[in-house]
Amino acid sequence: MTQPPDRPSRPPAAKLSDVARLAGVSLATASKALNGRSQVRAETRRRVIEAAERLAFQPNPMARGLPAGRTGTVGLLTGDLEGRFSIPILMGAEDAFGVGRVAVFLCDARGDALREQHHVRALLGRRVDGLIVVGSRTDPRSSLGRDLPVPVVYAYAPSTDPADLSIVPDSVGAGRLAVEHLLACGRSRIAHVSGDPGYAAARERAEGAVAALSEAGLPLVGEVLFGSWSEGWGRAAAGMLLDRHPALDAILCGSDQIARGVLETARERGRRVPEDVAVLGFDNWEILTSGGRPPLTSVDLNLEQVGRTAAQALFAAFEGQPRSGVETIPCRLVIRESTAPLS
Amino acid sequence: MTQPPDRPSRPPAAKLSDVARLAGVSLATASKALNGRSQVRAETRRRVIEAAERLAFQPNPMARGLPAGRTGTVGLLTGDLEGRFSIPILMGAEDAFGVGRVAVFLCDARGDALREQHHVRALLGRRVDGLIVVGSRTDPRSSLGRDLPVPVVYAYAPSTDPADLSIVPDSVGAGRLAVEHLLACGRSRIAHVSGDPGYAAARERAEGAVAALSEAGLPLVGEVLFGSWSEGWGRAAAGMLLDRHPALDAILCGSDQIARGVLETARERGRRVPEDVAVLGFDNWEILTSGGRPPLTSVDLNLEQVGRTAAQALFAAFEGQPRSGVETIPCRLVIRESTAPLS
DNA sequence: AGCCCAGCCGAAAACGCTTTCGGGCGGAAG
DNA sequence: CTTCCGCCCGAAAGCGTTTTCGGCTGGGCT
Repeated sequence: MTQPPDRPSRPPAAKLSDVARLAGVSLATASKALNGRSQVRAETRRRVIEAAERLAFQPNPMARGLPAGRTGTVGLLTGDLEGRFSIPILMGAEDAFGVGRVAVFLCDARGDALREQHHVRALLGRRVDGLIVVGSRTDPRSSLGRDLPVPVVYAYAPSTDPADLSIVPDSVGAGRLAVEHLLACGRSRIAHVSGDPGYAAARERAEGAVAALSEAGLPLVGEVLFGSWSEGWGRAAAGMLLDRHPALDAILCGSDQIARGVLETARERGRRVPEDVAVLGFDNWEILTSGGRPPLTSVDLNLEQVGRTAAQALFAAFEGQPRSGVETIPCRLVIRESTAPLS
Repeated sequence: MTQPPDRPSRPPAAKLSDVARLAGVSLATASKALNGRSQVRAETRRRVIEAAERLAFQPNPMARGLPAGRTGTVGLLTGDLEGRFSIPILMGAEDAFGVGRVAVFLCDARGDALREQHHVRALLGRRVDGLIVVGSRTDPRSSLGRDLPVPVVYAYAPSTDPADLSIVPDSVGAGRLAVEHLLACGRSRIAHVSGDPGYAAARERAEGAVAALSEAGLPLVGEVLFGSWSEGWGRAAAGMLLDRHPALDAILCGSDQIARGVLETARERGRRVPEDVAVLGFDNWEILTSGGRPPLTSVDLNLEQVGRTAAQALFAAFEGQPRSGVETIPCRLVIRESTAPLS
C-alpha cells in the first residue's frame, strides 16, 4: 500500500471560504458577488472577485450543483461514432454550449437499443440537464419517451413522436439544390444514381431532385437508380447509364462514394468531366471529394449547424421554452471541379 | 414566464432517505448496505437493496462526490475530432471504462494550444478524476505539465516529457509488419511511397520497412518517396516508379489515400494488382480500402486497443500504480485483395 | 448471575456551495 | 431628535450522500 511517490502534494484547491476570508466578507456575500447577484455593493464585489482571482478559485461543481439541482452537464447519445455523421454534429453542439458553461458526456450506443437504454439510465443517474440523441441515418427512430425528467433533442435522425423536437438536414431541399445547380450549369439531361432505397436520405434526395426537374419542365433521364452506398455500385450504374443514355450531360449521385465510382467509370469511358458530363455528390466528405479526378462538387449537409441548433434548442428548453416537431436545416452546395457551366 | 405546459411533473427521483424509510433502517445503514460495506447483516442488506430497486433509486453523483472528493468522471481532450484517429481511440476508452462506472467528458481543442489550456482548466474545475489526451498525429507533443492534480495519459501522440505516460501505436513495427507480409508473398522488389516527411508516422513506418528489408538482405527499390498524404501524390509517385523501375513487384504506401492513388495509376498503366504488383496501405480506413480496385490490404493501427490501454492505465493510476514512459501497441495486418502470393 | 466482546445499527458531522431571512447602518423625512 | 426606509451584509438552513463513532443487543465465558 505505498503512496504514489513524489507527486508533490499541491495545496488543495481554494474553496469559497478561502476567498471570503481573503476578501474580508462572509461566505454568503462572496457567493453573491461571484454569481452576479444584485445585493452586493460594487466595491465589495470587486474585492471578492480580486480575491478569487488571486486564489485561482474555481467553484466545485458538485457542491454548486447540489442546492441548485442542476449539473451544467448534457449527455450526447450517438448511434455510430465511427460513422461520418455524428462527429460534425457533436462538434457543433460542443461549441454551441461553450467551454466551461456546459460539459458534454459522450456515449455511443453502437446502434444497440439495449445499450442505449443503459446509457440513458447512466446519464440520468448522473443528473444531466438534457440529452441530445444523434442518429446514424436520417430515418425516423423511436422516441426515448415523453416522461424523461430532462429535455431531449433529436439530431439528424428525427423522433417518430411529433411531441419531441428533432433537428434534421433538409434532404428534399438538398436534392433540389443539387438539381438547380446542374440546371444553372446548363445541363438538361440529368440522371440520378442513389444508394440503398431503404434509407430515407436516398428517397428524399431523389424526391427533391425530381421535383426541381419537373418544375423546370424537364424529365429525369431514366429512372432513379437505387442501389447501395458504394463506389462499386457507382461504377456499375454509371456504366449502365452511359450505355443506355449516351447523350446525358449530368449524373447526380446519392453520395460521394457513389460519385467517386461514377467519376471513375466516366473517365474510363473517355467522357470528360465536367465538359461532357457533370458529376455531383452528397455529404461533402472531404477525403472523397478532394481525391477525385476531378475534385468533386458536393452538397454539404451543414451538420455542424444541425449540432449547434440542437444545442440551442436544448438551452431554450432549459429556459422553459421547449419546442417540438421537426425542424430542418438547409444544405449548402460546395462547388469543385466536377461541375461547370456547359461551354 | 409561463411554466412549460403539460410535462406531467413526475415524482422527484428517490433519495437515499426514501430507501431507508421503506426498508425501515437509518440513512447510514442504507448507505452501507448499498455500498457493500461490511458492517451490515446480510438480511438487512437484502431488505435495503430490495427497497432501492423498488424505488429505482440512483444515488445523486453530486452528493456522493462531495464527501468522497471523486467524481467518477474523466476528461478526453482530443486534437482533431474530424480526423480519423481520435474516434476509435475514444471508443476504446469509452468501453474500457464501462457504462455507469465512469463517464467521459469530451473536449476538442481543434489543435489550438490556447483552447487546450482553456479546456484543461474547465475539466479540472469539474473535478475530473483523470485526463486522456489524444493527439492528431504521432509526433510528440508538449506535456500538460507535471503538477496537475490528476493523472494524465497521452494517447496516439506521446508527450515529450518521459515522466508522463504515453500509449502509441508501434509505427516502426507497422512498417516491419507490412514488409514481412510482402516478403511472405514472395515479393522482392519493393518500393515505398509515403506522405509528408514532417510526420513521425511517415518516417517511422519507412524506418521499420527498410529495417525489415535489410534483415532479409534486400534493398528498397529506389529511395523512399516522401510527399503528401493525398491520392494525387500516390498517382504521381506511382507513375514515376513504374517508369523508372518497371520490374518492381510491390509498392508499400504510407497511407490508404496514397495507396488509392497508386492503385489507380497501376491500373491505368495496365499493371494487374496483385498479380503483377502488390499494393499495401496503412490506417485501414474502411471507406478507402473497400472501394479500391481491388480492395486494399492495409495495416490497422489498433487504435481501439490504444484507447483501451490508455483507459486501463488511468485506472491503474487511480489505484496508486502510475506508470510512465512510452508504451507501444502492436499493429495488425488486414489482408484484402491487393496483396497475394506470387503465383 | 455478572462481564466482556463482537456484531449491528443509528445519530450526527462533514463535504462546499446557494439562498433565505433578519438585522445593522446610514441618510432623508417629519 | 426621532422615525422610517433601503441598502448591504452575515448567520444559518439546506442540498443528498458518506463516514465516524458511540451505543445497544445478545451470546459465550467465568
